[in-house]
Amino acid sequence: MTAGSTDTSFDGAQPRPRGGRMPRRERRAQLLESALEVFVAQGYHAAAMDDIADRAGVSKPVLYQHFPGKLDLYLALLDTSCDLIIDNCREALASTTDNKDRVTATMKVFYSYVASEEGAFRLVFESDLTSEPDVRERVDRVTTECASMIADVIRTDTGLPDEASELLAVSLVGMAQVSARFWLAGGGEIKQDDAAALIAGLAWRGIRGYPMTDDH
Amino acid sequence: MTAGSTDTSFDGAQPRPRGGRMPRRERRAQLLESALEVFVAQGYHAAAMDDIADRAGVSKPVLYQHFPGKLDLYLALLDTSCDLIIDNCREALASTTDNKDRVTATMKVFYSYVASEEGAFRLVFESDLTSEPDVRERVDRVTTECASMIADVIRTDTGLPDEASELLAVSLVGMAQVSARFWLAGGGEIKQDDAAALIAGLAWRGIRGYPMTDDH
DNA sequence: CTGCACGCCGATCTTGACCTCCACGGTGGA
DNA sequence: TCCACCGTGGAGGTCAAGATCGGCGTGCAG
Repeated sequence: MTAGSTDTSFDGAQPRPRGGRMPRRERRAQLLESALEVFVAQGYHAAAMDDIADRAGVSKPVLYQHFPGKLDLYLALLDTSCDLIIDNCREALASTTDNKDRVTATMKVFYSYVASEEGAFRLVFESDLTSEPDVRERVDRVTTECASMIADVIRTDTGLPDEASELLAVSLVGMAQVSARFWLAGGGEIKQDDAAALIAGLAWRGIRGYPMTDDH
Repeated sequence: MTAGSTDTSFDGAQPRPRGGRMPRRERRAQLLESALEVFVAQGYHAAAMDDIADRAGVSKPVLYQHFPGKLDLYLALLDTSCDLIIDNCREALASTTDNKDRVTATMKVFYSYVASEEGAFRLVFESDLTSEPDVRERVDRVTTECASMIADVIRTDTGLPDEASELLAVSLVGMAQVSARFWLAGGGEIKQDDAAALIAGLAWRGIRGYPMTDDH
């Protein structure tokens, strides 16, 4: 039992060369990148600060010279990821005025986000720190904000009550989230754009038939 | 700072009277019930074995005389909850041959499950132990199994390829999961049956338009 | 050449949670 | 009424992981 990190039978990522020193700003960026990789691969609890430090090729004190604690580090990454998907969703909704295209564009955005190399979406959709209120608030905010923006469109174009519009919008977001995650886990039997288009079709067929649809 | 249990500013559940002894089978059931309450309220990591024992009105050794460890206890509860929703889903799908009714019945089942007093759905949909493979496997299995049963219906009635059917089915499951959770968090502004019916309508409108629908 | 500042590392402390050992009290039989 | 028995309870061990302190090497100003 030497200094070997937790033998999780994973350890697919060997540490960096542990070479020389580095400007402070650059080191911080590298630490963030390493932390993201470790958190994504192992989750919050299973990820040890030692793992992150090793992954970055530095020792633990250096990590604590850049971030006050584990939670702060996690929240920094989580905020980045949450802001990214919310902004992308907003842009997709604003990219057109045709609702069918809106659905398609938004669905594509979700699939792109989930398929992005870094896997940052796991921090949001598969977080294992939901008992922490700070985390819970941010995770919920992703679904809530996205749904709220979608609900505005639904309410405007259908005249449905607020609560119903919100619930429908949350359903569409849930459809995107869950299907995209399982599409990714499935191993790419369907091309990303085809999958997004398929689910966008499902969503659009579902939502278009509601009262006062004057889209054409 | 005496022996007070973790001051989580929660502690909404006072322990049981700590009274006399009890038949073994009954004690076990009570321990499971107490453990479920604590896990649901605090999550796996934040829940301490002391909390569960206190909640049941017994001391820690008794808890260990009934369950080998914390993880086993959690998995027992998780299995019960997973089996329940999968079985309910299967029954709902088999309850009729009309696909529109199938969608409605299945959606109602999801909402009933989420709305059930015990809150056991949190073990499945909001678990904070997804880094554990045993847990991950069970949680994923809920979505996968439900989706698989739904996909059979879709494939049979539409002639879509397997992968597309699975993805569509997963989308419907995700819609149900996420919308039901946020409906519950919303605080009952919409009645349960109305919410389920609304989302069932969305799902049915979405899915009914696919090729080779010979339902009438 | 020498002193200094800076970033880095090995080794350590502490906390907290899971998991067992010595005393107590109620129960059935002689 | 006395005694053996068994389940209960509080106090403690162990260990992993987050968080930290004295020393080292390098490069530069004087």
